[in-house]
Parts: sequence; C-alpha cells; structure tokens
Amino acid sequence: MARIPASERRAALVQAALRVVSQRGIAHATTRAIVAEAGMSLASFHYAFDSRDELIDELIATVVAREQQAVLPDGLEGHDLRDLLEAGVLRYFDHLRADPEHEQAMLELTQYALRSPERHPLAVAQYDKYTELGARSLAAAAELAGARWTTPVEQVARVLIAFTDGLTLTWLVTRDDDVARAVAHAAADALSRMAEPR
Amino acid sequence: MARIPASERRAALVQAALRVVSQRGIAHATTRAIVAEAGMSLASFHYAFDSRDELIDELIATVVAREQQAVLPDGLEGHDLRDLLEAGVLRYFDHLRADPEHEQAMLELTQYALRSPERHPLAVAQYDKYTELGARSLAAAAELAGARWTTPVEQVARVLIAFTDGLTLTWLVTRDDDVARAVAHAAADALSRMAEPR
DNA sequence: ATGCGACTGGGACGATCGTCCCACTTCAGT
DNA sequence: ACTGAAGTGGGACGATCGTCCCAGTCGCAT
Repeated sequence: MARIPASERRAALVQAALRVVSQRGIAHATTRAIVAEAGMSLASFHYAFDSRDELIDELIATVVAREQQAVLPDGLEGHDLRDLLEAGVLRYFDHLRADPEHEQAMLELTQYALRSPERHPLAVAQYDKYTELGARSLAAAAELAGARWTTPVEQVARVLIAFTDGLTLTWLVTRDDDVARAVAHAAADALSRMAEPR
Repeated sequence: MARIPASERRAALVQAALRVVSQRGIAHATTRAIVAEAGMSLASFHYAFDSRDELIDELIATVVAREQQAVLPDGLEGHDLRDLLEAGVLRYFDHLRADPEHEQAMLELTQYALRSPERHPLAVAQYDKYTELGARSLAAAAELAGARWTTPVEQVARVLIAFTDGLTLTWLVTRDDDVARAVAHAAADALSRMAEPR
C-alpha cells in the first residue's frame, strides 16, 4: 500500500464508508468492510481514526457539508411560482432516481444519528443544512417569479424538506414514478400558497 | 418459566421484539435482548422460531396487520374538506407525539426490509396497507364533506402517505411542533385540491 | 547516509453475535 | 401410574465484531 498521510487517509476512508453504506447499509459498514472498500489494512483505519464511531460521525458531517445540490436551482423554466417549485422538486426527483442508494444512505445515517443522544445533534445539523439550502432555493424561486413569501422562508423550507423526505421514502419503497410526480405536484401547489405576488 | 405453547410464545417474542426495536433500535434487537425483554431463555427463542430473521419478518407482518389507527377517523369536526383533512393529519400528529418511538420503529423496519431483496416485498406490503387505510379515510372524509375525488383515491392516499412520512421524519429529527403543524396545514391544502364539490 | 518519526501489515485480543445441543422438567392422553 | 411429546435451562460452538499490539518499512530532514 502506498504511503498516504493520515489526513488524506481519513478522507479516503470516509468516501469508502459512504460507498459501503450506500451499497449495503450502515449495518454492514463494519471496519473490515470499509477498509476492504478502501483497499487498506485494519491498522490504517485505527491509525487515522480512534474508533469506528469517530468515522461515522465524520461521515455524517462530511456528507452534510458537501450537500449542495439545491432542490430548486436557477435556470429553470416556469412561468409562475407554482410551476417553478414543481420543476424544482421534479429536479430533485431526477436526482433521487439517478442515485437512489445515496438518498437511502442519507436516511439511514439520519436514523442512526437519531438513536443515540450524543449523535442526535448531527441529525439536527443535517436538517438545518437541508433547510438552509431549501430556503436559499425558495428565495431564488420567489425572486424569479416576482413573488414574496408570506411565511418566514425558513419555515417554508422546513415544509419543503418534509415533503421531499416523504417523496423520497415513498418512492424508495414503491418505486412508483407517477406517485412521486403527484407528490411533487401537490407539494408545489401547497408551497406556492405560502407566497403572494409582489 | 411457566410453560407456554409455542404459538403464544411466538406472539410474546414478537411483542418483546417490538418493544426492543422501539426503545433501542433494530440494531440492538439481538436474540438475547429480545428474550431478556420477554423474560425467557435463548432456547425458548429457537424453539419458537427457526432464526432471528424469521422473527423479524413476522414482526413486520404483525405490525403491519395491526396497523389500524386511521389517519382521518370519522367523528371529526370540520366544515369543508380541507379542514377535515387537516384535522385528520393533526390527529395523526397527536398519535406521533404520544408514541414517537413506535413510528421511529416503523421507519427502521421499513428501511431494514428495504435492504434485502427478499424482504423488499414486506416494505411494499407495509405501504400498501398504509395506502389502504389512507384511502378508506380519504373516502370517508370526502363523503362527510360532500366532495368527490377527481384523482383515483388510491393515488391521493399515496400522496397522503408521503406527506405524513415526511412530517414524521422531520418531526422526529427537529421535534418542532410548529413546523409539523405547518406541514399538516399545507398537506391538507394540497390534498383538498384533488377533489371537487359533489 | 542516516536517524527518526510517520505509516503499514498481519495477527491477536476479548466481547458479542446467531445458533445449536442435550439433559431435564412438565403436561396430556392412555 | 406411565410414557411420549412439548417445552425449558444453561452452556457451548464458530463467526464476526471493534480494537489493539508490534515488528517492520518507508520518506524526509539533517
């Protein structure tokens, strides 16, 4: 094995861990499975990390920090706010369909964090990040459509996150594209009513 | 230990397993943890079940079959369909707040089932059951409000399930009642637009 | 070139997992 | 009362887990 400084090795291990969690679930993300995915030995793992928990914590933090695919990016066609929002949610849906395992991994990491009190803040931080990204997109969408949110945009973003979460979970189980599109339509409908023309 | 026929013991073990999963998560639902919760010995476990997987499968099936708290039960005040739907979702929210661990356990079981191909149908069956219950409630609500669903009621129910799932997940992480109520409001708003006066 | 700290490999530890085995006890049918 | 089946208890198995140890090797500063 090539000699790699511990800092880079940490990053490589986090990436490998994400792949393992995506493909086989967090329950199978053992230290051995992770180092095998990374092509390292067990010693390298515990040279870079004190414990498996430390890696999982860093995995969650990393994956949250890197989350940036906005749900409602600009450059979308759409005449009014409702159409714009629906297009945005559908864009997220495309992302979900393209890499279902990644979103499934996110859900599992959230639930994992939810199970221990000292890790709960990680899940909250994950959702705060989602909210921040959602709020930014919602603000941009309102700007584009010439509308103004009548509810605080952070609150609207929380609702948006709940809707996309529900869409994700339902689609991961049923794989029913039509239902997902109906959810996107209904969600955009509801969200658009939290704004008024400016 | 009192002598109990295997059939009753299976039921007792399933109940114990549900308690363990609710309180500590499915990862900690080991055979030993389950029999300890049930106050039995390990031998009793493998006398009643061939394997842990068999118990988990029966746990999911049992819990799905027993699911019956309708999201939109009758006896609700509410003038128009929108109010009726919102009251129904809020009633579900009350149920969630009263026993968060149970809904968290449901989510974990779903994700667990999602991770192996042979168990995937269990998750689908779980959602079919949800859909059936949701559809029944939606039909009743429309009846009460003198409305008619313009979209097939099963489709509406799928959207409803997605919304409640999102509400559940978001609230379990943030514990923000205001956001949950906003989600309920928005969801009812969107759903009510899938019907017309009769 | 050389010494020292950074890094690696492989094997081992104790804990815990699911499962199994076997001697034992209890109960129902005769 | 007797017997066979049903149910129980405790200990043990091999596998796998997270973690650790230590001898060895590499690369960089001197």
